[in-house]
Amino acid sequence: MSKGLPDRSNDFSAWYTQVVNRAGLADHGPVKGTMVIKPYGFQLWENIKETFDKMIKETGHVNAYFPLFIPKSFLAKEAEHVEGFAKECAVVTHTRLKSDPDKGVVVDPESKLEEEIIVRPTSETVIWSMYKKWIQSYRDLPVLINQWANVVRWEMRTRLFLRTSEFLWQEGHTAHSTPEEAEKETLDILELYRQLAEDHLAVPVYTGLKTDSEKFAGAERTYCIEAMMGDKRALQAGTSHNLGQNFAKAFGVTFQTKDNKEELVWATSWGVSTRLIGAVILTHGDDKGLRLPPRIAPIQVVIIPITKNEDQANQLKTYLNPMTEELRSSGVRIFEDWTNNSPGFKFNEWEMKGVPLRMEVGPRDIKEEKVVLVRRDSKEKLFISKDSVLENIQELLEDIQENLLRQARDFRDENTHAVQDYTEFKEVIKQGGFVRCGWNGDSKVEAKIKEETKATVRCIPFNENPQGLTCIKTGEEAKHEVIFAKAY
RNA sequence: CGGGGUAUAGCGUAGUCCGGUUAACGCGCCUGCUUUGGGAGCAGGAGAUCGGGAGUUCGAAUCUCUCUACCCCGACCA
Repeated sequence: MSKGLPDRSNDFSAWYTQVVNRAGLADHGPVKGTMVIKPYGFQLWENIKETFDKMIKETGHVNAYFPLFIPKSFLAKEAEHVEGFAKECAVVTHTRLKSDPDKGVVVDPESKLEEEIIVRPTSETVIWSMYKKWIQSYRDLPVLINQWANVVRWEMRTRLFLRTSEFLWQEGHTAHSTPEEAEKETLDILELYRQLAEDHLAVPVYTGLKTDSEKFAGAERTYCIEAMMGDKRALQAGTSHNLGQNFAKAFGVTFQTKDNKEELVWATSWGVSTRLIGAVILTHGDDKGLRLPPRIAPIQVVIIPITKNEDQANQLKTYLNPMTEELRSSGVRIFEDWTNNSPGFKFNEWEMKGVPLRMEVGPRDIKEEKVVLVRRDSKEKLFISKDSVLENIQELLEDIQENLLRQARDFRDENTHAVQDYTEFKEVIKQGGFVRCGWNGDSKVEAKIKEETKATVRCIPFNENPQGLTCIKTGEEAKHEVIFAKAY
């Protein structure tokens, strides 16, 4: 194994793969496209999960759990939905194996199921089949349910965290009595996603509406958060869908209004997945590996003791103890690395793992009653008096969190361009980056641009201003100002 | 599904063309001693039926057939 990482600017993809591997985040599972999330990666997911779980509970949502298996017939009930997911479903056809003298085990043909079972690619259908039973009156609304679950989408080409055949996510499924309330819910959730991305993952996002060709299969409108990765490509980091009455219609979910009329229920669904971890890696990583935002980092401060012998080690422990006690009780996530590796090895190792702050303590520091703090984001080295360690660490963690967001935002803004014509458009897309420009609203034009440049409309941003803009491709008056980019 | 490729120790590879002792090397791993402020050193050690099956041969990692798995490129995608 070579010591350095592949050059980020040269081979971003190889760099990503190695960071995931060497930071100990995840590994490939035995079945193609599956992912084993290793403890360090899973702690990252748990921190993201806890953060968002708290946010949705504070806004009145509750968690529940629906089954992994869905009757095949359910998927056919919503025409667009089946169209969107049919090509990537894992299907259960049998329920038994039997031993075979030649092949070890074979599927027992006698156990063939009457109706095949689908492994959920998303849970709208099961959930709405249940909502039909649960919703009768306007008094039963709204239903604000979320679930943390795994889903399976049989993708052709996979990459750890960004696209795996099974992934973890949360999916919210809400039911409302009015279209206005459903729309508000869709947008409120999108705002929570923005906060999660920007305030916790330090990943700046554009918020906006998806075009028809990019929206969720079965939705009326899909809103999204879109981020720029370190190679200037776009990553869809979360989506929130206004499903209108489509699923209520498909599953016959109606309710009685106050004035005794029967109406179809209005629905939303929304999700973010383990892909967010991919977003963090691709946004903040550098040539030394991962850089984790302190708020979600499994370890916020790693302590590297430097000792020559056992006596010194004991002395060091005594010196460190009051500090680590104080840090722990203040909720700072610390880890002391007492392994026998050399300091240099440890520095590199923990930089790879993206720990925001490193604290070095050795004989020199004991003498001077100090510790050495080194920032992962800027490599800056600080000599801190032992009495003000907690205070300094808390401030530094805050500062690192902000700095990562600022750096990512600057990078995104520098690489978001306005262009004069289609030639320039193609040039920017080729170089990498976002293009903010006019579009006539025609999905055929969008498809043509995709064919010619591989760029797609990432979103119609909320703050669009199409006044005076012309369509980048046709020169007609622009219907929308949109963001184009090549996406993951 | 189309087109190309790979399979040798935990990982990365050499050896395969042109068959010939005990299958080699680096990293990692284990034991011991010495080390420790930017990827430590020395000594000893464990670990491989060369992807599976069949064939050719006195002899196969190496040649032939076959099966399987994985990787890369395209169409699909949170």
